[in-house]
Amino acid sequence: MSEVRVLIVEDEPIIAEDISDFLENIDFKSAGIAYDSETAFDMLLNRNPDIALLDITIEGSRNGIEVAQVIRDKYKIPFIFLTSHSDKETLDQAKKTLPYGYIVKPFNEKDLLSSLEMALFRHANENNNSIPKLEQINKSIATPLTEKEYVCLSQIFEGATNKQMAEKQFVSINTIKTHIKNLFLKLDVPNRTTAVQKVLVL
Amino acid sequence: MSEVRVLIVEDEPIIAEDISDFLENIDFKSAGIAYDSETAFDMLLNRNPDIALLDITIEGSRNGIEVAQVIRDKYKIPFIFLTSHSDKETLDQAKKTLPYGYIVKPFNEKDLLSSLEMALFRHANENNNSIPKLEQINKSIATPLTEKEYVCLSQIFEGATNKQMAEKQFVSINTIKTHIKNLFLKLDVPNRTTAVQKVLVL
DNA sequence: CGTTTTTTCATCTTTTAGGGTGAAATTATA
DNA sequence: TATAATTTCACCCTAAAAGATGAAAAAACG
Repeated sequence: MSEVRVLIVEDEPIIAEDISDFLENIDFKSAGIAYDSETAFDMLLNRNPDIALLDITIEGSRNGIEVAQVIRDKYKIPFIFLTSHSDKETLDQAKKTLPYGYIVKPFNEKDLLSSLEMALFRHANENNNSIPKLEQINKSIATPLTEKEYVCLSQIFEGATNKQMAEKQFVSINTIKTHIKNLFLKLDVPNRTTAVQKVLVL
Repeated sequence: MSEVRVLIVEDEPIIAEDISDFLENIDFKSAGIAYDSETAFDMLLNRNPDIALLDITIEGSRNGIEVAQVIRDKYKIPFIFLTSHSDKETLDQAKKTLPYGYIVKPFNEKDLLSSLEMALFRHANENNNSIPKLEQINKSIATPLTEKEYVCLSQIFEGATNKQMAEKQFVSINTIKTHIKNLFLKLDVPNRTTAVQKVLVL
């Protein structure tokens, strides 16, 4: 059974530990606790979390919001804000990051659980017909895909022909064919249909 | 075909036995009958059921709902409620556990079978990406697929070439091409890659 | 700055896919 | 038993995919 990896970004150790302990009891798994945004960025890069819990105000600044923006733009995982008594301006900025949920402190375990579930549900629904993330694919294969190979795979995913891919990427069809050839080698599949199948059941 | 293990949580022995007997006749397998929630938890832990049938009211209490919550949160297998004439409040609570289905007593074998199939199908779809049943596909398209067309689609799903399909089905490649041509028309797709994509996000 | 990886492209060949048309054999069913 | 639907097959053709080989730019990296 695949456990959900939760990244906790929270500068109050007591709260962070509490959450971490609770998560271990239900079948979530802590992907790490970050007490500042630098650590958060590092953990996002290296620990492959599935969802993040973000305190809006880390160490007095609004770093939680910065982390949220990076998550939304780059890591594309759902995130939930842990809010205490923030001012209106901070909350407005937080809203603009389109979070998957808010939990107001002090919160109970039931709130936390249902927020996590709802966020994961929403995220799963939004991404149900899309290709997994490059990092996710690369975790499952021997030789990692390059950026261009991943782009080709994504377009194969949408049923594009080599010609269409060449046009969209502004390169020759020969280039596309090379990428696809290497892609098939790395995925160890004979054709695009099985490539789609393989990546979908990753 | 791998047999599906069904856990029955039902405090009326007559009904429980009836269900158990019926399941043995179709290709399901009883993973045990629990007459109370304690036994249910024990069986969930030790008998690895694939799906559960839950009477909402076990021994006058609402233990069926508690069992459902644990299944959803911990065991993540699909479950179906067996309801009799429960009050609104109980039903509301049951709904909150997001069950995969309800069967209202008295129910016939056909209802039970179709509920089980539907629940297993939904769960399979949520967790991996195998090809849906023919009936499920036909509910979503204008002109229903024929048996042979569905067989071809299934093999396309596994990445087979027309040649391989012809060999497996002991027919000429021309026949396969005809089936696929009609398949594409009915699914309204231009090629096999998009066919896979379309059926997957049905 | 040199080395490695990635990205780019070409040319050639074989296989597979897909579209069009027609039609016979089989099966279901009214 | 007519009638309809399904399954079977044979041609035709063009487009697309895939495999093999080689190699030059471009970017990343130490």
